Amino acid sequence: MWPLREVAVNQPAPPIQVDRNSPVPLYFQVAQHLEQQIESGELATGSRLENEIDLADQLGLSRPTMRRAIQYLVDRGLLVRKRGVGTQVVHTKVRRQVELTSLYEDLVKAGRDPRTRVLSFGREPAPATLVLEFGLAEGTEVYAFERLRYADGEPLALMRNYVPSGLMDLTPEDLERHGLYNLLRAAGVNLRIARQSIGARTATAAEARALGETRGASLLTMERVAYDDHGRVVEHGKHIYRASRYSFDLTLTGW
Amino acid sequence: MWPLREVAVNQPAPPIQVDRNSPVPLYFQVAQHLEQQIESGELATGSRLENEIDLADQLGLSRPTMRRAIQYLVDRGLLVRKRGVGTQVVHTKVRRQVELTSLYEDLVKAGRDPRTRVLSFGREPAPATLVLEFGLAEGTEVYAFERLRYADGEPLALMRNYVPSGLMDLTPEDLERHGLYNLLRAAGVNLRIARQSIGARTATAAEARALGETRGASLLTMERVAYDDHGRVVEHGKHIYRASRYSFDLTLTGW
DNA sequence: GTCAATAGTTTGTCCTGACATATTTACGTT
DNA sequence: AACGTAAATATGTCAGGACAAACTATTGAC
Repeated sequence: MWPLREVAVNQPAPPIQVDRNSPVPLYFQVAQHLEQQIESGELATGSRLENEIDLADQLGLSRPTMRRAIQYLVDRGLLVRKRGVGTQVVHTKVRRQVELTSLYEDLVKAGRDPRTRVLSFGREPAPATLVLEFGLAEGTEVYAFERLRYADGEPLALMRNYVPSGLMDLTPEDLERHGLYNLLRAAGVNLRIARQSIGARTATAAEARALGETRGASLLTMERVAYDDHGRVVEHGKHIYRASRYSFDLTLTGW
Repeated sequence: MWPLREVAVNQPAPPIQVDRNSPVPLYFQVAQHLEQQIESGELATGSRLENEIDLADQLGLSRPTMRRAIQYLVDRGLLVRKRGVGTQVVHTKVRRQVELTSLYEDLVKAGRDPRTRVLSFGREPAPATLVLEFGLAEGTEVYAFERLRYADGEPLALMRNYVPSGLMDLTPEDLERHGLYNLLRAAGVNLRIARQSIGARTATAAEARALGETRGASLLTMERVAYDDHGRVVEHGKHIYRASRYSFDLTLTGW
């Protein structure tokens, strides 16, 4: 299971060079180089790295700096370490992080030509459920809006959202042109964490009509609250998706 | 947004004590103490910590150790740091990590009295889809089994799974008594990452009968592949849940 | 030949010390 | 009074060294 020594160790000296005058931290330069070598296959899947001390010597760095570079890649799941044994490149299949993105960005990435129609838009006091369930300050004014999201010209999702109006200025035009999360980021909001609940139910007549489904079709439902890095509620959404055209893909990591 | 200094700084000396004879690393002891103080409200939401150097002095630790303790909590989202400013406790609502758990554990935690009935169990060569889609080595023998999961005496989910037989010994009795992920962990498998796809569809007649739903009811579907820390495929599952009784709750973190 | 003790390798933890950089606060000049 | 500059403050990065603990492989005893 753990490869033999002679077989596993790669090139005697990985040709990494660090630039001490760069503003980029040394540990990060090393981490990037290593990541690139892993990604390019230069450091093969399953192969063992040389030990920290030798690597540090070869690059003219201290061991703590080398360790930090390696730790960074361990945290991102590219390397595995075992005390008394060594550091090994993880199988390629096990990459990628959990990301906090929105439907709009996902669709753009997938080249699915997203369009948005704003069905309703307004400002109002935050509804009681938001205050009670998610700890929004009482009396906060929020934008409330409803959007229909299309992909490749076909309706895909019906989205109802609340956003505290103190965070940013928002217009229906903004929402037609950009994804909500991009707008939040552009306003300087640092999304840090979001709680989602994903379920399913059958469509009501009105929902079926809006989404172009038949009555009684299965829908994916998603309710989400997002917080910024100070713990303020930044967004609340209740979305429904056509199950025939959408599914949630996610990557979970455990210790 | 960032609280004033005089207001924010808490007790002059948090009464933390570390045990240098404990096998638990010092940085971890400190992190746990701090976490407990935050959880108990002793360190209030939004309050600022003293600076690293003073804290280290007060505990008789070096700055790197203190930093590591703080960094641990920053990574877990309990603290926020800003260079030149300080370290602040994040709002209470923004806790909790993504966890790699199984339905069984979740139900136990919720006190829902989980039961499992094994509908079928066998060993067979890995099906072609597993080899092609998820990179399982060709010719691998796998356990293939089907389980019906009950909560509080009511059927909740129908689960079809594959597990490479080389990983562990598995019997239907094991599966009736424990969750799959607990069994894997007990066999020394380190779950590291899982890819899930969550969708919805209407129940077939057979599925509806097994789950006690009416025909045409909405079901939540989940397909998952889990990998261990060496990148080996450890488990594949295709599950269906009664949408009327189950939803996926998840927490996403972004940078 | 088998098993237990031992030596060697590698990562884990912790220390002291130094300088860099971002941010806020205070001061002094205009 | 307003503005730009400097000082104070806090975290970020890096070095070099020491010892501990886990794991592997070898050696030695029976």
